[in-house]
Amino acid sequence: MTKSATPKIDTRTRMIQAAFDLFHQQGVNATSVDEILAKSGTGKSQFYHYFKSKEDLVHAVVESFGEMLKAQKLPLKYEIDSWADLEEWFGVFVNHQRRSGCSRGCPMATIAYELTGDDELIRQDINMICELSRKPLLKFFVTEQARGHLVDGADPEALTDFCYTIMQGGLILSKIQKDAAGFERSVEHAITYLKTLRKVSEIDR
Amino acid sequence: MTKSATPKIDTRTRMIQAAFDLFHQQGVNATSVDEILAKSGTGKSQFYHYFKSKEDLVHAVVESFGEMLKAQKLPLKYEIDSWADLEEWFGVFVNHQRRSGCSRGCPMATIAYELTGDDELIRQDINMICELSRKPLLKFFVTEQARGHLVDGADPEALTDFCYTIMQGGLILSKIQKDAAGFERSVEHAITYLKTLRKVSEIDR
DNA sequence: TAAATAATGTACTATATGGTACAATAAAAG
DNA sequence: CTTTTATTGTACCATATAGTACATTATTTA
Repeated sequence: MTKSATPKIDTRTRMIQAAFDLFHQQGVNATSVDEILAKSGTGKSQFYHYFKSKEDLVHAVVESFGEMLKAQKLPLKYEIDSWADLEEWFGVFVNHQRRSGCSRGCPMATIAYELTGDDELIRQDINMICELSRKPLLKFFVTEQARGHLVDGADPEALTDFCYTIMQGGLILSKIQKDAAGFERSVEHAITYLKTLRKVSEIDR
Repeated sequence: MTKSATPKIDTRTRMIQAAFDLFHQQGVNATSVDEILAKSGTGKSQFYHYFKSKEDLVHAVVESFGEMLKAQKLPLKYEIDSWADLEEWFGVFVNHQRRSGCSRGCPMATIAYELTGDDELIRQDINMICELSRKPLLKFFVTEQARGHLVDGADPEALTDFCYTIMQGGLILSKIQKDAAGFERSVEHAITYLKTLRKVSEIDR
């Protein structure tokens, strides 16, 4: 009976996925619910069955992104156990921009830039996502510090901020420039700097 | 006719200013032309007298921002002649975020995130603005290099990218976090790093 | 099986929005 | 002074869009 070959994705999820893509591509306000319905192959009654409004859907999209992050379903570097891993964490973003023609930025930043000014709830949601994304970085720097691999006075939080800032800035820069070269150069400098924060005894690790 | 004597700002400019503010605050697509008219105290016939469409207005807003930059009418650091000036260049952004409650990000990035994916013309406009903004940075690093004040192999372009990336990333980060602390910490790291790129003989300058 | 609940299809509505038509007035040019 | 040209006011239109109403068909549950 059930076509296990085609596990039917439930309607709600399909709508969220379609919305996510469209939001990421053209923004929230430029995306109509009809467009989302067309892309997800669903109808209006289903939409308002699962979501009480478009705003509610935006919330669901952000929440869903958080779940994806937690479940490590997104093509990101989740485990940073070495400085090489840290480089790879950056590299994933740079390569993604390159492969995708730099036409998009961070999906959450897209929503943040559009809605965060007026909608404090969405801002908090996205801030949560932001913290989730920072977790692997923070964990790495905390661990390195605990192992005595960082120079004295290094603050894991601040280092995490630094990495995240470079990543976010690089995404928007490469989108504006339609070229990931500047992003990559920034990352190279960031990495160079971060490596200077290792304890001397760790440099050859 | 000379405008400098006339205190009355002309209609077109008022519309552009109102649009700029609203776009910056709530985005382009969330701003209706009626809203712009209300804020600028103008009428619809005037709008379509000066602009052929809303899209045309967006273009004018970006262009106007470029003119403001060139005329140094915006509260930014335009002349970077020392490392202290470079710190101030960052500081202006951090302080602005702090004072404004971090409710907004970069006005051009706001437009970029909304429209750049679909509208290549706007992307190019904003990319121009981006280059204008980078000019003081680039000039500084080029000059420093020419004076032999930078370590060998330092690339002014790459350093400019690095600074600009931190600035853009910091703006979005502080907007999402509604707090400029992370932005500031990132900037501190960036400055620390940049100073390591001075020739040893210049460090006490 | 029967009742209740979830899910979906079709048609519709109210309104906001970008844009127009066109006349009227102010200003410049000749 | 007269004729253009630039500017502004009022009224309007077509359409896109978020959201409803309501009937119908699955799917559970009792």
